[in-house]
Amino acid sequence: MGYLDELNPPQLEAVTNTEGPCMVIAGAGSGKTRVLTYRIAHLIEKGVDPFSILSLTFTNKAAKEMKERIGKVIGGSEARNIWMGTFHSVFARILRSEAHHIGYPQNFTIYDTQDSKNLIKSIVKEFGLDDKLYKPGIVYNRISSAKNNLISAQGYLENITIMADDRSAGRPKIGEVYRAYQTRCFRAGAMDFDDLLFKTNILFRDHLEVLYKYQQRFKYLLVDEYQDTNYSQYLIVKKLVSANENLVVVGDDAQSIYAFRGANIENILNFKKDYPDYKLYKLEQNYRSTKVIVQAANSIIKKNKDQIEKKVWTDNIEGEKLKVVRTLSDNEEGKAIANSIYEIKNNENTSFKDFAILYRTNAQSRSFEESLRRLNIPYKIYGGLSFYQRKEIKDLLSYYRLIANHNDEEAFKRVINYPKRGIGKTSIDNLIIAASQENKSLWEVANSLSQNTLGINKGTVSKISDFCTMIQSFTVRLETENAYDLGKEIATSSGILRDLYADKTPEGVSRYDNIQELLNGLKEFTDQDEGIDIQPTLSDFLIDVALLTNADNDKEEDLNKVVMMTIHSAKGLEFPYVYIVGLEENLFPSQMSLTTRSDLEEERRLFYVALTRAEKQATLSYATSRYRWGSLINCEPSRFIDEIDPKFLDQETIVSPRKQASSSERKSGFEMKFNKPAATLPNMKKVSATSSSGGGSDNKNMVVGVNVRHAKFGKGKIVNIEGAYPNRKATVFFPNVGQKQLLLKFAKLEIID
DNA sequence: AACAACGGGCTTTTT
DNA sequence: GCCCGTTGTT
Repeated sequence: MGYLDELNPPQLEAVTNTEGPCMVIAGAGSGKTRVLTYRIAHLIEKGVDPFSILSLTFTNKAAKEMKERIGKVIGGSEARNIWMGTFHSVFARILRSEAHHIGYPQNFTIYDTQDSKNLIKSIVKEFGLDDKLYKPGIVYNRISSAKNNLISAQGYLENITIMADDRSAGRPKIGEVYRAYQTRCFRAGAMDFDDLLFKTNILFRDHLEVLYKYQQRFKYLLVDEYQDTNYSQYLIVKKLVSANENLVVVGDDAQSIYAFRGANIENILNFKKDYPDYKLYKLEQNYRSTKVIVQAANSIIKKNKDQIEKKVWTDNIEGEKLKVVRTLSDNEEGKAIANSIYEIKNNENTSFKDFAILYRTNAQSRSFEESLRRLNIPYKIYGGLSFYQRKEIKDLLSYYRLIANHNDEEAFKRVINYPKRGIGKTSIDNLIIAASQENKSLWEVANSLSQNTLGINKGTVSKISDFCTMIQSFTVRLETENAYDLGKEIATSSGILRDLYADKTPEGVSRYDNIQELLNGLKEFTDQDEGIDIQPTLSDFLIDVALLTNADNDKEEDLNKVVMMTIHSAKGLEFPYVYIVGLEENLFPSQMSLTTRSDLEEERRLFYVALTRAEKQATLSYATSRYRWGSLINCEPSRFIDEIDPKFLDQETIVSPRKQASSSERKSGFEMKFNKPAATLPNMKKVSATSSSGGGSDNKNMVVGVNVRHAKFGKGKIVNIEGAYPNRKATVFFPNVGQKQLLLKFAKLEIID
């Protein structure tokens, strides 16, 4: 067991104490994955059957990588049999084989967020509710957080607090929409993401024999990223381990960044209540980053009140200080970062994959894309619209879904007239009305049209009937035929391939290619388990695909590129050079988070996660103006820059050229470097006391005509004041930079006589 | 029933 | 600035 020599004392403890409940609090970069993989390897070395180990991870990618690493320690064939995956994918599989217990078809559909929102939208319409008020996204979030707390539609309607909240928000009918939504999902044989966990809970609650079966099977349970689990997940875990309590949870409260989708930090804090004789291990030595990065990150996170005490430290070298880059616009920010990457790449022995640009929102990628392309730097954007959410892909998958599950309403609506087969909106509307009157699925209505044509004209009736016949003919072959062969034939017979092939615009060609790529993926999926007697079917593929994210399929040509992604998707990754960009108030921290302390603390943890991705060097950047919703707005540097202990910040700041150069700057994209005088450093504490208190420079003396000084813009004169406290806004003319609009509560203006 | 033109809303973050 | 959905036109 030579692998045990590679562990430090607390890691070793966490790996070898395999029996009973245990919690590992693992600081950023402290070898958490190593502990998990070695613990599993150790279990198997000790003779535990891989079949009885269940390991729950946060992403499919993490599961895949961990499996590979375990394979390297103990040999691949044993590692294959471990159940490892996300909560969603593991319990989707279990639900598939147990679906009959809770009245669902085995081939139930998994609705993605888009499907769910579409369904909510039609229900809101049918109820005659105001769709400005009942926006699908808002309703979806309400339903989602109810489900994550195991509140059913009935429970929702009976919950006084929730109903009062909805009423005061002017949306008293959400509970009714929730109930209709559940009914419709059930009728369609569909579960949304949250249902996969919710229904698992129902299954385990109402069918103890099923619960016992899985308790027997999974003798050892491991949960990664425990800080990001919600109540629903917590309860599944608790039920599963109650027989033998061989549970290890690994997490870091400082990296909890998913409270917005129901993650419950209490799960970590309450662990000792559920398992009083648990063992606790703290991994505090960071192996990833320089001292500067570790200590700078510590200096930020200590501003949070809610946290478990720990002391992350490192033996690594001191390292370079954090660079701060200020630019005049989002485009300049793109150029500055691209130039910096270009320079480092030329001067140091690095490759493109050593650089990551991390941002708060996906929409920020554009300016970096343009600048990197101009310098011929290869890059890859993660996130945004996932491959599986593209229109053409969803269209083809909808055929697969409908073939596997005729009642899938969203899939039906999507493909009944795609490609165009002359079934128009009025006919479809008639089907929908009939379905809701007779409490049937769209398929059931469409498939029995010959008896009652609902006023649809004869030609259209026969077209609908042809469509049903085609779907039916594929269904028959679903369980017997090779998934790839069948899938390819569907793409052809449905007319999708022909339709896309006919489109010779660049977008059309790319859509055609995407379909081919999906088919390649299907081929790979079909061949993966060759030699094993169970042949994967198209419905198996659907489950996989529904829960796959774009981060899960890296292609070889993407391996050496600069990486761009949101901080959320960067969790668990590491890069030698990290650029955290768009560090501006209202962007990062997001303006949605500014109302409550706990939301702001989550943003701060997000910043902590971002910074701790860096191994060698971290660069922070912000722009003083950027385009948002199509118009130019002024931005203030993020409070998070101020919060870093200034001794970790580089005095040198890169600034883009001033506005006057705008005609020539487009071509050259040059940057100037200079040493900023200390008095105007963004991290100066002297004038920044306002950032958290909110009182700030918003005082009565700020009136038109007063001369002021701004930390970045220098001297200026107030030319206008508008708005009411606390959102009073000043228009200030700065001789050096021109006219600026500033919110007084953020601007830190200083009056000069 | 199919297509082109216009307008509104949007930005958190993801399984 | 962009994407989506709705409206109006043939």
